[in-house]
Amino acid sequence: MKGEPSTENHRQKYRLTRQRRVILDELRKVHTHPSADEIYSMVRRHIPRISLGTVYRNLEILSEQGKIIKLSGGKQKRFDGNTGPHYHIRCLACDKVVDAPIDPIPTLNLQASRLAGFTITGHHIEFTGICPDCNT
Amino acid sequence: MKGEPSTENHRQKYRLTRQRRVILDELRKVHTHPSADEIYSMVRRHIPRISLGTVYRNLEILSEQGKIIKLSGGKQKRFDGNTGPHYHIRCLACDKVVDAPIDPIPTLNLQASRLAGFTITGHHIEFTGICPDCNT
DNA sequence: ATTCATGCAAAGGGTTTGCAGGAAA
DNA sequence: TTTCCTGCAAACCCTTTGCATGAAT
Repeated sequence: MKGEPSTENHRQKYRLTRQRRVILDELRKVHTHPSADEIYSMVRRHIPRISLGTVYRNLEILSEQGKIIKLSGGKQKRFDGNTGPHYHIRCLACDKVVDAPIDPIPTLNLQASRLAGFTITGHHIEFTGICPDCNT
Repeated sequence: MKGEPSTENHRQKYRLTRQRRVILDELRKVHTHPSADEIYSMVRRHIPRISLGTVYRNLEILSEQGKIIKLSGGKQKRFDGNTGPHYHIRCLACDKVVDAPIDPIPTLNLQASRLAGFTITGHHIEFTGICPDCNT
């Protein structure tokens, strides 16, 4: 995961393969924040011979390109095709992730950078709770 | 077949072993949000024959008891002996975690629960950025 | 033709677990 | 004595990677 340091036009680094395109398409049409193996299943309906390694490699590349978001909450990573600013709620019982119904708070980054010494590039809020399905 | 008085105190479930006590003590005296293997090193200075498995088991129990917080950001989990409400900043370059210098926002949980259907139990904010050490 | 990506399978690495002996209560 | 805990090591599981082949440009 290295950047391109030069000022010239960077060579084309990424190709648009069928595998990469289908992975991105599938991710964009669901709102379920699937894990890599769930994406593997989804994509295999279109490309039965795709390998799990290819799925992982493409998820890495797509998130490097900023086309998807990688969520590192539980034991498996989850992925989100919605790259607009928004927050999440995670169910403590079943690990499901849904979008949180609150507006982004753009002022937070500035506040955090004030005395931290860090260069702040972003933030994410994750709520925890119990989802309707688990809330028997 | 002695009767079990249903109103009695439930049996003691957790013992205070030396290993558990030292792990908690070590975690409370640093502000570095160490990973399990870092805690393993810290604790081995006091209990050289402790095993890494014991460290993992106790970290799990302590976080179940609410005595420590488990942070699930990067590829390794990190642990925090400060259970008061506060947020974190994570360095994208070295994965270091420090406390964020902003006040907790207690109203967030209510906002999030309004139309989510979830029972919201808490939230956490993680800022991302580059720490002073990595910001050469 | 060049260079990047794929499929397959094996390796990696953090975390969990089975077991027999040990120690809190 | 009872029940929980420990150390050790193996198992687990998600993820990454090496290699030869295949495909995008």
